[in-house]
Amino acid sequence: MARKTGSHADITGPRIRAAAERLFARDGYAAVSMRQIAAEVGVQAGALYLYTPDKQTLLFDLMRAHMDEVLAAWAAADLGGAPIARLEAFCRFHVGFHLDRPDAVFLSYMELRSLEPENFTEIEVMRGRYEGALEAILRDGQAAGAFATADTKLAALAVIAMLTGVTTWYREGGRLSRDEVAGRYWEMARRMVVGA
Amino acid sequence: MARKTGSHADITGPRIRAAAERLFARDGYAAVSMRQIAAEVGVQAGALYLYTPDKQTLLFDLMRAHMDEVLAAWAAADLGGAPIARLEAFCRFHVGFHLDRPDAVFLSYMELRSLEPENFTEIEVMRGRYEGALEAILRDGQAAGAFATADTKLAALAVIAMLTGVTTWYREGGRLSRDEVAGRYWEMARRMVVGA
DNA sequence: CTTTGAAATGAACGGGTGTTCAGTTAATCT
DNA sequence: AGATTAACTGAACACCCGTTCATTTCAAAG
Repeated sequence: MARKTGSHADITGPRIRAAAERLFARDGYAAVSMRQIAAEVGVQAGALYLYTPDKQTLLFDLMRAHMDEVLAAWAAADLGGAPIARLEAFCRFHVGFHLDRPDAVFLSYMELRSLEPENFTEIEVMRGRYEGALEAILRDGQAAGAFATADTKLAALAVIAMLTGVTTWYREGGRLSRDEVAGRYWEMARRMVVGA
Repeated sequence: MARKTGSHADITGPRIRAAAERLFARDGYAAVSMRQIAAEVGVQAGALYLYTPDKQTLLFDLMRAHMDEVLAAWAAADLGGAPIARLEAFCRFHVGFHLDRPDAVFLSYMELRSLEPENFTEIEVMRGRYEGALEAILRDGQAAGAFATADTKLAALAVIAMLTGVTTWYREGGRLSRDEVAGRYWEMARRMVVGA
């Protein structure tokens, strides 16, 4: 049977993406079948192919959409100003954004290896742009004498790794609010780059 | 045919584990088939079952062996002394150990979700012991007035996440030697917990 | 030289995989 | 009321999965 009540095309598409994101994040791309995704949405597996050409593209589109969103959101959140203020904004943005979209974030750095080479390269470029945004802040601060990082590139990687780690343990309703968590991470990042 | 020259039992076992570790780390547990592992070793898939009861146990044994090794190696490397000295030792140990065993490390924190609940719990306990070792150092240093971490538990997680991040970018023959990398990470960790 | 048994083969098992497509249903348009 | 067509079904395709097992091979023991 089909078209039970009303047109479903603009509902089913997002539902497929949402189900795929959830399942890919939880069990991994290779461990999730198209039939599982379809079952989650309440359709047969064949129906998925009205919305995506294949499984690989479904994954890639999710990751690209996430990276687009990260880059656009940071561009909007970056108000400029002194390097120290921009760094604080970056840290709070990164932690907050990651806590809001745990599945998309987890997916986008766990499933890089599941991307075919061409798709992998495209996502890596976007990821590089995001890391580059932090690196530029650190470079500016270093030039202005506000920071004391021995190795700017390494510091950028270290700060991002530290901040991203929040996704591995944070659970809603824990002892710390989202803002408290972001604040404490910012404090640690500040110490790292400002120096003693 | 079998037993072409000499006895192979004590050779094939380790070779299977090595191949599985490499392939699981590169492509993920779910994406690697028993036939691929067997092909890498140069045997038929059925032969693997002389060395492991099933695929899940093969993964679990690799992860448990790795965690055993980490815990034993740190126990041997921890010479005690002042908290600041122990923290330096921990940072240098962690980075060095991770650079030496990229596959095992990558596997042990990427494939946690591929473990069946019982196996997962066991690995998590071991991981908790390792994180606890760092946390204890931070607690001691805090009590002695040497550190200034607003949140010891959080600081331990942040330091480990930062240090572990080294595996995502370090490649042999890069611009920094292993000791230089370890030194710079230690410097960043020191700033994080000692305070400005 | 025969016997033994560890080590490995290769075929088979039931079941799951991504993907395709002719056919069916029902909301909308004329 | 009838034609159209978007949305979906359900069966089929060829292939791969983890695992089992009777059988074969051959170094070593008696």
